[in-house]
Amino acid sequence: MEFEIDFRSKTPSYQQLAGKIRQAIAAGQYAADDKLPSLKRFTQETGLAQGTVQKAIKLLEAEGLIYTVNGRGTFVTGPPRSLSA
Amino acid sequence: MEFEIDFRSKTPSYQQLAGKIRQAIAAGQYAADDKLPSLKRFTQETGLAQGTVQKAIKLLEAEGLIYTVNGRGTFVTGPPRSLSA
DNA sequence: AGATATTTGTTCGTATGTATC
DNA sequence: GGATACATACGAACAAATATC
Repeated sequence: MEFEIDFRSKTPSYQQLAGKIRQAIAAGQYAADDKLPSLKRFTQETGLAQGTVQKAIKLLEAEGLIYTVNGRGTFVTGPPRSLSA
Repeated sequence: MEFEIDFRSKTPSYQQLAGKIRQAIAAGQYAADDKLPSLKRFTQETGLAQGTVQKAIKLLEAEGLIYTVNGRGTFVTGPPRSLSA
């Protein structure tokens, strides 16, 4: 029930999901460079369509919280590395 | 033919469209706070689905180049106002 | 090398909701 | 109320990149 969506809420599903993922990361459930569940697993656990899950992911990616790699998965952004040099 | 899409290109349609719009703005075809064509008009002129057009729009919005208002339309972002004070 | 599976990326068509005109 | 315009969401299909066998 980790990422459950309230379909009767007026808050859009993708925002709800983004919030839950944000919380999970903030709670230390996923560390830097840890892999998040796949889109498919999110669709299964939430009942949302892939496009909707992806929208949540892209939102967090825009925030710089996570990053995605085609063919590999979605990962938590690590703390800023010391700038080159 | 203003915003024509090359469907044989390897560049995704939404990126192509975003590029064309970016150019049109850079070319001074739309001034600050000018209204861009509606999603519907873009779908008609390009042959793309609404979701794809919207993806292009959201990309430019993320860049800060344009902004959208539900029920009104999409507009060109003006030059930065002097910071409050 | 090749086949297969997994995972994210792109795109369509459609429907409905919300806001504005 | 009606028309217009952007927002959310579904289901489906296929492409592209990666991983595994």
